[in-house]
Amino acid sequence: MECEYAMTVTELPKQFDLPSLEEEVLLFWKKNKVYEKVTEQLSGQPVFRFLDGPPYTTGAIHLGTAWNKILKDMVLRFRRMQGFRVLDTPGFDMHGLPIEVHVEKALGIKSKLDIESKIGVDKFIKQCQDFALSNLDQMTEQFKRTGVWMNWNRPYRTIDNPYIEGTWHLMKRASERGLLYRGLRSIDCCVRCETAIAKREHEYRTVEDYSIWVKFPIIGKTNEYVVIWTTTPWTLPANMAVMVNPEFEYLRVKVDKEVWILAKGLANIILQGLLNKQYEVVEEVKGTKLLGIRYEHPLLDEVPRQAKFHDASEKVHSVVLSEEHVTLEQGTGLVHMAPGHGPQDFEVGEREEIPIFCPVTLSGSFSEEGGKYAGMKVQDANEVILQDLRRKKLLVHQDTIEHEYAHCWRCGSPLVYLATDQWFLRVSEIREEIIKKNEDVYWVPDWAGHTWFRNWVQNLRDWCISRQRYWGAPLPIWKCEKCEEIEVIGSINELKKKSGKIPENLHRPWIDELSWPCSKCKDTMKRVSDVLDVWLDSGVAPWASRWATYGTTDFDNWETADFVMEGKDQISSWFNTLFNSTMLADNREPYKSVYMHGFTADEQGRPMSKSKGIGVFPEEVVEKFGAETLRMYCIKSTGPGEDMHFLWKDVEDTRRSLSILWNVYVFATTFMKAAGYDPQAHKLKPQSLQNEDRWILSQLHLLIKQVGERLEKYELPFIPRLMESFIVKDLSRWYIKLIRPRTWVSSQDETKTQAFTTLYYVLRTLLAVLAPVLPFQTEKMYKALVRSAEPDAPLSVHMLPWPKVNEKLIDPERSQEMEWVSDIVEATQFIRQEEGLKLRWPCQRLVIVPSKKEFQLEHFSDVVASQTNVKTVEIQKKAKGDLLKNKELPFATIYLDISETPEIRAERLSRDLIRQIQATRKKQGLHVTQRIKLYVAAKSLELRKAVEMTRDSIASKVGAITLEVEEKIPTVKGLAVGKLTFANKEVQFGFIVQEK
RNA sequence: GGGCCGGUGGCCUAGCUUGGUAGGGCACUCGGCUGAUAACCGAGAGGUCGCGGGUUCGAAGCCCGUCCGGCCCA
Repeated sequence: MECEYAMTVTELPKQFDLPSLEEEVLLFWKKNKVYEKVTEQLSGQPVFRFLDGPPYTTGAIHLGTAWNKILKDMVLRFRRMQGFRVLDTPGFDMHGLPIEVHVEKALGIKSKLDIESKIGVDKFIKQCQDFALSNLDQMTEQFKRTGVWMNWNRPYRTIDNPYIEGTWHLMKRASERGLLYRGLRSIDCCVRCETAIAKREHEYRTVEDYSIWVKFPIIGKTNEYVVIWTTTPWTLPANMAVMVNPEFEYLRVKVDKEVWILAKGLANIILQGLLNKQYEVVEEVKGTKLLGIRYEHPLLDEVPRQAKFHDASEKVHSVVLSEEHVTLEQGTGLVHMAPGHGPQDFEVGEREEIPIFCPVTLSGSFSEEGGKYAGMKVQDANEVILQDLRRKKLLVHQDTIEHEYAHCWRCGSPLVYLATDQWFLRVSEIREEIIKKNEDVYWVPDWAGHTWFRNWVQNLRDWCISRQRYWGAPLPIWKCEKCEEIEVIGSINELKKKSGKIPENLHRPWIDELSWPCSKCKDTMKRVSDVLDVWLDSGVAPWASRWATYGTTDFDNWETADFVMEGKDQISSWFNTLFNSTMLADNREPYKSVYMHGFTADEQGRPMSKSKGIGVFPEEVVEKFGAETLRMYCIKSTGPGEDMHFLWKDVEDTRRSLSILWNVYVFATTFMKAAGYDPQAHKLKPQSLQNEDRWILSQLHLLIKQVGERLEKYELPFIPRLMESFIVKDLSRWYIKLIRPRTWVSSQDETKTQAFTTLYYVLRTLLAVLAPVLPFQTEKMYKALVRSAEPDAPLSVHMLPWPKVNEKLIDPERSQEMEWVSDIVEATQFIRQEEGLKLRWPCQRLVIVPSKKEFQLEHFSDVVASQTNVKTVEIQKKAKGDLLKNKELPFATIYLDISETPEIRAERLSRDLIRQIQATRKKQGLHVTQRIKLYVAAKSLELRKAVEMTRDSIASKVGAITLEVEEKIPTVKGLAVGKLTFANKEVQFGFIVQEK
């Protein structure tokens, strides 16, 4: 049956259970396709280009990931409300070693050899893909649960063919511009994973290692040696020189029958402390004097290749100078240098034109060039080498040392440094251009971009983009097996033209099968078997993601992102690889605005770490406090660029303030419904409203204004702080307190409807303001408050436009006056407390003596009266009268008249009595609308008289239809009784419910 | 070794750009309120603004140095 009554609001339930409320709202969104409708509503609108930094699909999301997406979601929701068609394609980073390692573990295999021979690359890739995809699903569900609205149906995935094509696009562009090259580089390698490991993937562990001192015989001298120290015996076969610091003093010392050369600052420690040997200083020389001394390689017989090097260059097996890499912290002051096995050695080697010799393969075994050690794993060779040195009497001393050493972050194997063939992007060439373009990028916080990122770019080196693995975008480079001719492929079409066919899946091993005749020598072009660095995957997102967003692989037409947001680790990663990629490809910057947030730290302030098991799971917070609390907490708790210090206590506090918000809406819906208030029947006319109503409107529009300003500047954490202050301070603590008497069911106040109309307007508008931060609660409240009363209102709160600021309603003078009022009320309460006068007890008058010219009380003197509970408020130049207690304020001094007349005394009693009766009513479970028959009794005649004086007021306030005042409470069946003490005398009361 | 950030009462933090009585929240003590109510409000106490210099009439803020913590790089 159609309801013909006026429309009104629906009462919200009193209990505040966020998790179940959220489930309900999620269901509502799903059933009604709300996200889809909102998106549809915005088609044809101006675009807001957001680019999502893809999280890695290695498992469940952690708190930092949730924080990141929540912040993003808030911005996107704002932009949608502002009328932008938001590009909200989420991304997932799905290639890379961590997934390979996981699959290897699952398959119970340990090396690349196992992948190729036992499992088969095709099966291995399939497993990687399945694993990544199932993680993607899980993460998507988690993001959805936190209320993040993105286009989850069409995320960009780095493993899709068109996306891989996007990486090729960059390679082609870079190669065309001469920014791609092949080079020999000393790379940190995991010999277990058989691949280069980036610096950021290093995990330092304290390990026990060799600590050996070795002497190299100096050529042309008898029994004279340079003494070096190392922790890696296996690098000695590749020794090419010895470094000394030109600034240090060195000693030639006589030990036994030999002469040793070592640093002055370390000689005694080594000779006496370590070896317990007598020695005699023969000569003291500066480091520079040692330059050019040639020595015989200690393993010359074992590694024949070294003889050729020795003969080829004077520099080989000689002392060279290095200020930066030789210290006196440990060792001998003479540093063993193997350019094939160390980045610093490599650097000096290149500078000194010493050949880079690396007799070790990626699998960690010595190659044929390793001579005697060929075929041995480096770890196994250590002992053999030590034995050889001992036999040749070149080992001075052997010990062990505990030190930090880099390990593979996933499998934990110690890393080795090897000079290997790799592919590079010549980023160093575009460095200055990046710095220049970055100046126009808007960063929050500013220092993230214009100090930190700038400094980072300043030191940019060429980007090594090749990896000797399987699960990655294949390097689109084909090489002639014979003449080494190179071809870089930039698209699937190009590849098709060359090879005549395209595999269904562009990954290895299928892509490896494509070949064609070399254009130069007609031999076979085969793909370089490497895959690309995963950071290149995400770096090409500006265009590669277009396939997910627009279904196009037109990679030339990408647009600069309006906004990106990631954590501070991305300064050296995504923020950087994006910039590198777009500059390499098109010489353009990738983004206009960036927001950078920090890391998450636990209760103790330790950085959360999955591998160390330190951390809080977002789902745990969601279960206990709701996603809404998590959102609010995440956004407001931490300033831009700073680390979040997660504290459960603070999460709890956040929930508390959300429950205040909830209570406001419960209050409003309860009383509007009770009054049958129909918002559609009452238009808001600000001019005719009460002063307090106009004040809250002013505060509301100030809020809208400030939130809008903060948003435009991406000063995100300040936004919920503004909201909270409005909700708790202005709305709940003040405005609702003020209007409460006007809204009572029994209130006949003619301004009651005005109060509701104002409140309704404020709450309705506030819902839109809060929606981006609190999408769940606001949806539920919108349904109860707005949708029930306005059937034509949009289906969802998220379909509302962002509220327009009405500057006319913002009234700074009124705001200022209200602040004075609130100070006066506080000060009065202070006096009352001092004098033992409950606020419930009325006082005769309050005198305000202004001390500041600007002070005025034009609008709110009745507010002062009601909130201080005084009969009159007077503003005077000087306070006159007895029994005045004062307190000084910065703008005025206030005086409270604390005298007690019989009338006031009677009122005070009545107030106490009413309060007790109400409490008893409540305890009895009476509803507001139930009426009672009331009996009040006191032995004191004076008190009975006092009750009589205020009987009407008492009766109406407690809903009594009869009130009898006696000496004793009569005996009545079912009487609920209570009592109180007033002025040391007892007053009793009792009541029974009046049945209808 | 270099770069960046942070260091404010017992705890979490605002303020720092553009110097002038250090603000809020939690906890604590006392009090109040009670038709939003297993909620709420007020008052009180509590601060060498990491430390040391400098600039200034005046420094949490600006400059220099230093210590501690975090991150990144080498």
